[in-house]
Amino acid sequence: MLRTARAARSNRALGRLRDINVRLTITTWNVNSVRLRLDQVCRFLRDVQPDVLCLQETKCPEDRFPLKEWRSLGYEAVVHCGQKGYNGVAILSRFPFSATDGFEFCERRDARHVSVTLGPEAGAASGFVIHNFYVPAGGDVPDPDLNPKFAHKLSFLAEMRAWGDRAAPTRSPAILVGDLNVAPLEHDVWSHKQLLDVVSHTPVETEALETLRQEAGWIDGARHLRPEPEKIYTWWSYRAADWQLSNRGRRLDHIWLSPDLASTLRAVDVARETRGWPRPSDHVPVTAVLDL
DNA sequence: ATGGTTGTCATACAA
Repeated sequence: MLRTARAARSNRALGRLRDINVRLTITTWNVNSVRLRLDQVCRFLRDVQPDVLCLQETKCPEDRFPLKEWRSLGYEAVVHCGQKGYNGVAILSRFPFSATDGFEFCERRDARHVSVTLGPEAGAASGFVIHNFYVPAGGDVPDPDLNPKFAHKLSFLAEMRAWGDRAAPTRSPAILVGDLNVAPLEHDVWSHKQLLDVVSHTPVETEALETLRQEAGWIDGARHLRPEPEKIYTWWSYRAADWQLSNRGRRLDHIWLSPDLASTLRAVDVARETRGWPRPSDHVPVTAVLDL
């Protein structure tokens, strides 16, 4: 495995010298407990071998994060911002990081953001930034006056907007991924009409997310290649008797690109099959392929 | 209209 990673790096270095394309694949996945889902994550890494894997909801303290398993699969650069029982974001990479950073939102210590800067091995001359977000789910009642969790979600989105003005694709190339817990477009949910009053698809959330994305200049990777009215879902509730049959999904997991990366995007794949694996996460991996 | 499931931690709460 180690040899494979080293060979891949050397091929990419050669690619840069010869001025031919360098392929970068990046995956985002809300795993809903990394320890409970360790087998599934390793299976995915062996099958797909993304260069970078961004995880959300690790629900795992720092000292119990399974570093050895990632290393044995070729992911030697790892950052984990963990929290006991809740939240938690991590980035695993075949390429070294040249920097890591994490922001605090809403004056809480919640582990909901982590970022890294990849070096030139990853294909960009000066390296580029990857932001990994876990936006609060927001509870059940879509009213900030009645539901503090929904108020927290709206505050978090407002802070993301302010943060984006300063930090985002202005320092391009950059990628923002994560479980943003909002399905912004009509065809990001199984029924636009029936979900207008359901947290994740209410107008106040979808407008907030679209506004902050557009203001900061991010490209919605999945919709760049697969525009509406194609339905795209990345999450299916555990509560459905048969998730596949009812297919009441939502697109909550996103990959955003700085504008200079839009023309390099070759594919965005939703690994729906993992939802059918034993003991699945309710979210599935979303992978972007870029030819840099 | 209602309840449906999963995970963590300890039997309530977040998603």
